[in-house]
Amino acid sequence: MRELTARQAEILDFIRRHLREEGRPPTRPELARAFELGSTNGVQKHLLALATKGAIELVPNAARGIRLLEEDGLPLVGRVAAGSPVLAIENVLGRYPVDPSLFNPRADYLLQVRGLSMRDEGILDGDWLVVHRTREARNGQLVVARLGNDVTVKRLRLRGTKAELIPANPDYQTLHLDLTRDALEIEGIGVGVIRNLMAPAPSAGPRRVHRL
Amino acid sequence: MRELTARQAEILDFIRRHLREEGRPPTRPELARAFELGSTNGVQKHLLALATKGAIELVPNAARGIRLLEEDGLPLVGRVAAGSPVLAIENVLGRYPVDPSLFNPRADYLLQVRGLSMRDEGILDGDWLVVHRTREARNGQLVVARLGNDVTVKRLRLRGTKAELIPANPDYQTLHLDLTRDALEIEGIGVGVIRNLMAPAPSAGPRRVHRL
DNA sequence: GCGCATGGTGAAAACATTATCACTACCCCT
DNA sequence: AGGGGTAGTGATAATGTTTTCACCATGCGC
Repeated sequence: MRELTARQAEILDFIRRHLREEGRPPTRPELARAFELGSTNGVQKHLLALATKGAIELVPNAARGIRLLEEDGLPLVGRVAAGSPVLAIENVLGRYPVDPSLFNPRADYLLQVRGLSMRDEGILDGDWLVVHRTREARNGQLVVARLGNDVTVKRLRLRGTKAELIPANPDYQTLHLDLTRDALEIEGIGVGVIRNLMAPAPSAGPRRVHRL
Repeated sequence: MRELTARQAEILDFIRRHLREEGRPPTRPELARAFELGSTNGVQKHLLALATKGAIELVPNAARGIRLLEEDGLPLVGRVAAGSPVLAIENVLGRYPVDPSLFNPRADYLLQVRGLSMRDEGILDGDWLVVHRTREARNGQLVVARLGNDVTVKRLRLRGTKAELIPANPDYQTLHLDLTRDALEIEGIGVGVIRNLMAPAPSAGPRRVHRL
């Protein structure tokens, strides 16, 4: 999908909103009114531009025949390949119909959690961590952090120039960072957890986490 | 919403499907074709019936002006009042946009979990248990069970005529039932868990579950 | 046997909507 | 200086869609 102009993005946004609030796409006259255009042809041109750029599909001879071509659902990110951006295509296992507005701040993607480092906060192997994408995190938040080539989920503690990444499992080590020397790259903050109880855990058998 | 006839339910279902698959409501001719009716007026009558029964709203003079009036989202059930059905209105805290098809079998409602009886399976106080409504459960499944006037979440173990409801926390007791004498009423099985990390736990403070 | 809701056909008028033509203007790039 | 994408107005033909008319048939309760 080629880059949209500011005007085109405005119009696409209006179509999205109309669809959500009215339950049907807008007509060309409705769009013209909304943008105070005197001619429906101005709208038609924009729609054709949006269609050739792949943002929408125009159904011929059908009233309100505007279809959004956006991928829906949030991407589920699996193991993050070394050095690649979290949302790189090779890391995305699929898209799932999770409503971003169910969480606060808004959910941007899902991260499949590996290991039991957050077990005592009820985040288990295979769980989906719901992540809000941001570069900044506050003291005490659950963060998705990049350490070298790896991505980990831990709780963040900030004390002046020092930072700690604290697991919720005594079997795992707290990571101590000196922000004057080490780079702490935040990929996002955890805003929720989703677990599918009937999907078998990736390892094997029913996932029963017995206390040791 | 008054009861629908079989024919009306069929048509409502088609509208739902058309909306999901095409992204816009059907027109009357489209409905007539789908049901092999020779006249759009047959459709119009059905739509008027659906509208007076409160299933849809008809927007006058608008192409495809059919709006579904169904409540969307799954109901979140809070504390279950003694003796009342789980989904009774007084137990429902609200509706949330959770896609039922994200879970398997299909999700029917959300149950706000109280207490830490399933802590070691990563189900914490305040978590939403995603429940599939059924009266039958198999050995080993996580069940929502009614015991007298209370509703609890436990893992079910069936051994012949005996049944056990097993918590995942050594501080709680396993319930032993004799199916020849005690009634075991299953309200549903747990198919998923959803946790909102940024909503403060109902009790107080950040929900950190320290091991004892 | 009557009224009433349901489930239809057939047709036509009125209106909503799409599609296309001609023309203008601005900006950016080569 | 010219070509191409963007952003418009104005108008009209063709088609899609809603709405309403008249009429018929069945099943149900009373």
